[in-house]
Amino acid sequence: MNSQKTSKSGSRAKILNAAMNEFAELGLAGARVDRIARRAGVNKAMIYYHFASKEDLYQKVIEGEMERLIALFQVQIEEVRDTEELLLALSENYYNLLGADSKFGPIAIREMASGGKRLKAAMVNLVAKRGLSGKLKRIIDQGKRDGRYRDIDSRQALISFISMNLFYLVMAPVVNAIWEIKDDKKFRKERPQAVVDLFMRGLEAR
Amino acid sequence: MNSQKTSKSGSRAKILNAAMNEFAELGLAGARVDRIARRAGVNKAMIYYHFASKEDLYQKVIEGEMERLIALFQVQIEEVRDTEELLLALSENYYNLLGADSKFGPIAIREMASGGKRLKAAMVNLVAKRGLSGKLKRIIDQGKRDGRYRDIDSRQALISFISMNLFYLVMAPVVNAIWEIKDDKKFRKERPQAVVDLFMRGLEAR
DNA sequence: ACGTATTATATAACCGGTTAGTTAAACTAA
DNA sequence: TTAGTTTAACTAACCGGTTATATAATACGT
Repeated sequence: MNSQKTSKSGSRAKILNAAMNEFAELGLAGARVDRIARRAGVNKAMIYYHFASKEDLYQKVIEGEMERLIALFQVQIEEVRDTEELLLALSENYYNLLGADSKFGPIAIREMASGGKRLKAAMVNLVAKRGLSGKLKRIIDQGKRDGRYRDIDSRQALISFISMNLFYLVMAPVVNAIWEIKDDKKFRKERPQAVVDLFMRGLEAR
Repeated sequence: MNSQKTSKSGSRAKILNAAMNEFAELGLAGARVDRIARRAGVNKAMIYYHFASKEDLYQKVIEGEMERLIALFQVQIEEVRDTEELLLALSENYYNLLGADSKFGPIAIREMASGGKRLKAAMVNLVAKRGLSGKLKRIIDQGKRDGRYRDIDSRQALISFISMNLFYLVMAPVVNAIWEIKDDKKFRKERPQAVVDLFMRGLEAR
């Protein structure tokens, strides 16, 4: 399916990279094609040589990054191990892959604000069909059957877990200001453990 | 401070309302002043009569809605009652005020993606200085001292609580697709209880 | 009450910079 | 040659903001 990923001088890759930065900073509507060209060190016409339109370029950026991230999570999730350890590894992955200087974070967030159609399409293909989402759910359901976990809706629980991980990444600036979190580096580093801790305790039967 | 909120024919209010819809759907960069005017049923120059610029209009929309929402939450949070009951009421408020057809949700999300400077400024004034954020933290800290709650970082816990409530509102379309949630109305209605349940259990000492 | 000045509200037409997208010609390596 | 790349110059539409002008409401001196 994906054919021409490399042009002779790598201009396509340079464009994709510059575009990701531009879209991350300014969104689809705020991004300027001329500026993407300048950032890529490429003539603007090159963008229309490699991509059909600004919108097309935008979609290609999303697809590419999504594929990359999901592949990374898949590696994590497929290693069999203790549940708590797995959750902690996933939680830390969220922060490593989407925190701070991630370019994809802002893009994904804006997509959500616009209804999330593009992300949804990519997600359903990449996540659901690879069984990524199911695997976590099965772990929780198994724990329920074993009597280790309470009888809760495992989808609600899973969404709570993902929420706790991702939301702070998004809200960090506001949250830090409100609760006067000065050393957010430390706070961020402690967060995966805090999340897994609260989650596991909330899940477990007494 | 707030003077001229009503023009005789209400054109200012009509503009603010139309602008909120436009900004919610398309963001600041994607919004078109001409279209806001058309949606408000008003001549474009009227927008520049009431507001200094598109950017100024955007800020006024945010400030107005923020004030409204925070006032509503303050009423909730100041009623003294059982902690679990309070959390449940807050959780339900999130869904009522920011779910589904809320226009402010998408605006706030996009703000976050752009660094959150505008929201941060408004938040710090409206939330922190009214002591809203502190009140919840104090409740948890008190519980810790009483030995009812575990010795956890109350800020981490609070952020987790807010995360669980707000994130699904944002991610609903994608999440529903991945976990094949067909009746998201029901799922959404059950969410506050699921969130409070997981949170309280995760908090409590054994 | 009355005429008039002042202010608030409203509109149509316009302006100039910006922006996505195009074109035609040129370069380059096999 | 020739197919894939690259460029400068171009264009048509768009868009935030302005201007000139008109009308309705209010204030005010008499």
